[in-house]
Amino acid sequence: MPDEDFADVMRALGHPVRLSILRILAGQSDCCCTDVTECLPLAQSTVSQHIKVLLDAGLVARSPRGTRNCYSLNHARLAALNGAFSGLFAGLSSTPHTAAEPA
Amino acid sequence: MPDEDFADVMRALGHPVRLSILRILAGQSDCCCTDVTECLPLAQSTVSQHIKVLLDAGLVARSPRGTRNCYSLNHARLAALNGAFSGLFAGLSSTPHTAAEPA
DNA sequence: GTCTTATATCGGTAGTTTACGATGGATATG
DNA sequence: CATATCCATCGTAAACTACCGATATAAGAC
Repeated sequence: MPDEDFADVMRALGHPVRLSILRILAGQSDCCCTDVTECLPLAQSTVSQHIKVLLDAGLVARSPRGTRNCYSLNHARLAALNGAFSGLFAGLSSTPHTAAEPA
Repeated sequence: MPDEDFADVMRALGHPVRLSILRILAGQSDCCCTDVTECLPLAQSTVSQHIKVLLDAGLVARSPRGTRNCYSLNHARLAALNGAFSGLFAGLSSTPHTAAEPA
């Protein structure tokens, strides 16, 4: 994953409300925007915008169902992100070309 | 780690330049602000501000050495973050719809 | 004491984010 | 058709972010 994309996803995760939304979506299966809004002290338009950020980052998926839109976690994307995250840390931890810190 | 703190760290990671700075610090041992600036197409003041963001997030540490400040990765913090990250995904994955909630 | 180097911080500008209420376009239901 | 629900989007204001040049401070060097 390119740094730009990775940074975009990090920024999408960089707001407590969006973390809450992810947990709400993980806990309920057929979850629409109104359902999420009822769990949060925010206006519907604000929640809709937060969901859009998560959509743009690819972290959640939308499936229109009748008059409402159901949202769900994109588990494949989450797994890929977890891998990219581990990869970043691996890159930061190795790179022993400086031969570690000798006292 | 509280959501607020976690979100702060995510936001600190949410800029390509700061990812670059982390990699630069991983690759050089006694690395001061000027060293980092020479690796990037940015003004010294800008780099200093990015480093401050990483400092505030606890991702890097500062050690004054003579007339310069040497920066290094905070590996303990990175490990803790990696744990928090895995924990988040565990929480998101392990609640498909197991109905652990009382109605 | 003076000069140099290193760097944090100030001041400013431009762009982005967050939040809200209001609106309009869907999709049912009566 | 009329009505209600759902929800993305618009318009807006406040707050934040990114970047720069300029500056002030602090530590060494001379």
